[in-house]
Amino acid sequence: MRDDSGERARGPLYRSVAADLREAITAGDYGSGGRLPAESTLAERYGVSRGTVRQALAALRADGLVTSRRGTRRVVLGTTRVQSFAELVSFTTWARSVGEDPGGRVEQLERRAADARESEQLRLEPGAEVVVVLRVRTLSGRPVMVERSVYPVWVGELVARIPADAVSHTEPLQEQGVVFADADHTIDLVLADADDARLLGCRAGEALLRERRRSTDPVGAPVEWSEDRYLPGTVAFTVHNSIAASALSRRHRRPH
Amino acid sequence: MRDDSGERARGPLYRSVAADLREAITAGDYGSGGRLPAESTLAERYGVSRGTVRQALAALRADGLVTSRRGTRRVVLGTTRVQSFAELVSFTTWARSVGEDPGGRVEQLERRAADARESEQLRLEPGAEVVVVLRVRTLSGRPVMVERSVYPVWVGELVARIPADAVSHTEPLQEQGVVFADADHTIDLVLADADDARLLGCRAGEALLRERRRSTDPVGAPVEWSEDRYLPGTVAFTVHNSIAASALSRRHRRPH
DNA sequence: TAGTGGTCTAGACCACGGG
DNA sequence: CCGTGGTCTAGACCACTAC
Repeated sequence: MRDDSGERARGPLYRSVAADLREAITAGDYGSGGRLPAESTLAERYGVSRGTVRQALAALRADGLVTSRRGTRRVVLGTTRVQSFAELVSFTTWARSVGEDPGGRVEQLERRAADARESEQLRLEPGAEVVVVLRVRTLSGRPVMVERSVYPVWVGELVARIPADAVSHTEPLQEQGVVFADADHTIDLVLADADDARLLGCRAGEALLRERRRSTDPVGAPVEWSEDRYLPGTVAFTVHNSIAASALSRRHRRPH
Repeated sequence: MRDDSGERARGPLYRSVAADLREAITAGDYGSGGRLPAESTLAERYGVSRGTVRQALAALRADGLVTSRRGTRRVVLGTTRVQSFAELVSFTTWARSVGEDPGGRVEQLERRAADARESEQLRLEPGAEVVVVLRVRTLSGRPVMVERSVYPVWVGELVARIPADAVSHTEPLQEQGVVFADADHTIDLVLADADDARLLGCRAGEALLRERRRSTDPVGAPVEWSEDRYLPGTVAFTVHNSIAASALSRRHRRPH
């Protein structure tokens, strides 16, 4: 109902419905383990068709908020807030969303020919130029992560114009039309090298949590390939998946 | 077209369409970076409505195989095989799918009252009984992971009947009607304790990659809460997410 | 058996991309 | 401008759950 009376007019209808339901769920209106109203009931309540309600519910399902099973009403799984794509790709957006004060400083920026791995990840011809950025990320001034990002030159030129102590790189990039639409992440463990140790204030050889990420724009063109190394105990990565839609997988590494 | 002529008749129509498209994509029919036919074209080709085609394409989108953008045809992102939900929850299924020889041995199995954290994770009343299993997992006889699983008794009783050296626990459980439908994973880093060191053959205090996982059945009832600790260099976790459907998130840990 | 979600259809209009 | 995917509707039938 909050649809015609509410201010949440912009954008698709099903998003408004999803947002409203999400709010109700996280507010505990249905309780954890409780049942949602039937699709037909919701359709009537919001004054939309059942298809639109289903589209909204599919979003909640993908976020792991509700189950769905033929024959019974949907069950509320959890009441946890789920992070958005933006919060995931951008350290800055994420940090702010958890009430932390993010910072960053570019330690090194160079333009050079891509090595084999880089050109493969960014889908460039071998030897094409890339811009490589080494950056420390902080929370409340405390270093927590070292970020090594590689960009194709058309993105890298934009990055190079950003002040070295800018909090966010993603935001100015987006303002200039660089759109992050998809990302592949690989999470594992790595030992700190001399740079890591110096920048993070830990010992060389200490274990760090590593996230490697390749982001692509809506056309599928890679816009960034980044390797982030976190101090232990500062972050954990969480994933939800279901028999309906899975995104996570293990990857094997052969010894040596 | 392979629809009416094919043998892939069982199940929803859109799955057949998705499977066929997936096959064509991984076979390279459209090339990496190529364009898919328009939805209307596919609808005509398969003799289904546009809605059904969209349902199939949504599945490919969720798997990170194709992009989609208003105004242009869908772009093929990658031709990589995507792992199934089963491969994700089950070490055994995963290991086999990458051509490794999985093994396992139960080191300890006890039935006792749940502590606070356990009863919360499994949504049991405080003090309810649980079954706790400590197990080493191997690849080709080499220990790579220590698994600490906590089950509600109704599942734990089934687990207790499985031979100590059984390769898989998930498979017998599924045969007896325990269904894993959803899972939440948290990935971070932890230091090996004395048990880990003994069972994995590493030093105590060495960093391990930790995956904590809570699995629920289709009704949303928790069936397992497990903490897996991997030797460094044996696995990496990969996640795909997009602006359309995200499942991964960071989680912050306040110092101390 | 009644209610529910899962699937499928046939049509409509719109917003965006690219020629 | 046209073709494309994004959104939405109204209705239909089925498979399954719970009573």
